[in-house]
Amino acid sequence: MDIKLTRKQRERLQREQQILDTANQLLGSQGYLGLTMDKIAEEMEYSKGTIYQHFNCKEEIMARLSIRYIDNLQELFKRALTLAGNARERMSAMFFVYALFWLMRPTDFNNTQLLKTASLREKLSDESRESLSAAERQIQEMLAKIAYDAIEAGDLKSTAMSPEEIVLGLWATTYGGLLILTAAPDLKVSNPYYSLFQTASIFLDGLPWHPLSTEFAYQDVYHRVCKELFVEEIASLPELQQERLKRFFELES
Amino acid sequence: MDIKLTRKQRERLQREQQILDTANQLLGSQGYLGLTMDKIAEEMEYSKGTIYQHFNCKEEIMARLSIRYIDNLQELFKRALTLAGNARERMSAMFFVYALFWLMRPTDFNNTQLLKTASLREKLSDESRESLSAAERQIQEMLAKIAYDAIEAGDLKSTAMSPEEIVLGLWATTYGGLLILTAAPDLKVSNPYYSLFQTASIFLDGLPWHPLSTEFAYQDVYHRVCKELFVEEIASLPELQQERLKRFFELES
DNA sequence: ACCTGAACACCGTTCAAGT
DNA sequence: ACCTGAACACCGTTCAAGT
Repeated sequence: MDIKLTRKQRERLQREQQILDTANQLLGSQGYLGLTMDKIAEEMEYSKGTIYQHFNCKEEIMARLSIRYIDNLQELFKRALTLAGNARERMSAMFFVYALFWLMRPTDFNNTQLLKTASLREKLSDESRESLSAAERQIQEMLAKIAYDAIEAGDLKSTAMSPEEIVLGLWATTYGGLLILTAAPDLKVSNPYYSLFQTASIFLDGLPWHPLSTEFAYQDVYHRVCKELFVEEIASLPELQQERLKRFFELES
Repeated sequence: MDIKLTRKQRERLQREQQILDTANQLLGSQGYLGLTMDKIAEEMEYSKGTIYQHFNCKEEIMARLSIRYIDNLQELFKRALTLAGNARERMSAMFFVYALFWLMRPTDFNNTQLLKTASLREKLSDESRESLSAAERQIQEMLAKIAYDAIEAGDLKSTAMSPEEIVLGLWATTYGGLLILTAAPDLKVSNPYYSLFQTASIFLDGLPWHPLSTEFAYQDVYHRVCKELFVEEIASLPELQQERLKRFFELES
């Protein structure tokens, strides 16, 4: 894959990255409504026209950022896949990764959320839309693989729902839950985030996906994921977010 | 509550409604990015300044529309509450209502989705934000009541999750699922919408909330809700949407 | 061939001037 | 007291003119 690039081409790619970084920074500090082509251009000390040679519109920049985000999430998922244990433990580890990544990259999460709305999505090229859903489809397939492993191991019967459907259900629960809770954090629930992951877990019990949560201490897998796989990521989280993560999964120590 | 209003006050209220109706229509035909103060003013044959006497910004208009939408949803939920049957049947009826309403008011669903994003939400007054989450909290409490009924009837033990937590989980699953599916309708699942409601149902089995889906034909409750409570609403749905609704719940006839 | 920045057609928002 | 519409400070997007 190491095609020889001309200096011009390298410079072009580099500037593209610079646009993305600048936009991401702006998105973080000023939000979607604060992201403007003017500000990107000014920050980079280029003219607006130059930015339009890389991206057709503001939303295309956001789409590229979102794809980068989803790809990075996939990498973390992939790492969690190496964890020893039964299939359901590995699936539980995925919840943890999802929550961790949400805390790590709040701006990108918001950005991705915005791109799911019809109005912004309409502005994207067919190509960008396709890349976006392809990135998510890859994750779905990767996670579905875990459920296939469970079927093979005899822990799960494929009667009620297919692996892909199970993944859709889990994803819907955690994604929808995070959205609801960020917008309405005052629901009458003591630890709403924890109850989200419990919903997912009880759903798996209902399938049933063995060993059930009543037969197995899944709490342990969260500890292991913490200590064995994402030490660095967790350490670089702001203090407050570290506390939240622990509370989500009711981790001690 | 019938306070005597002056003609001026009535006219003011009427114009406010007119602004909301015009905005809603614009939102439906042109989406969020197509909704502008100019267009609203032009359509109503008033000046832009007049609109700012009613609403402080564009997002405030959207917030009012969203509250109206959530209130209307609550009315439908309330009607479904009158259905005869056990508590879990009533909760199942709620899924149906949620899906029905999603098909009935796609524009308002999108609008509400947009207002859950941080950037737009920031522009709202504290008051509007509070009204928005109060409306959702009311629904949560109303649905939680069903789970309390189940506990009282001995169908559900309140050990693993509280009624409020159960409602949060169900809501997260259906809401998140609808968002994912509208943005990425090409997932490798034959009937993704149906599998969403199945996820919710299997979660209830996992609790366990009796009678389980393996012991009871919940399919029947969807038919009853259709025929007894929402005949008019379903009839006024476009043909295509009627078909979708049937497919969601795998209804025949 | 690539970059610029002026220009255009809109935005949201404000407010002095009218009725 | 209420409404207007001009004015302002930005937007996204385009493109003729430069280098």
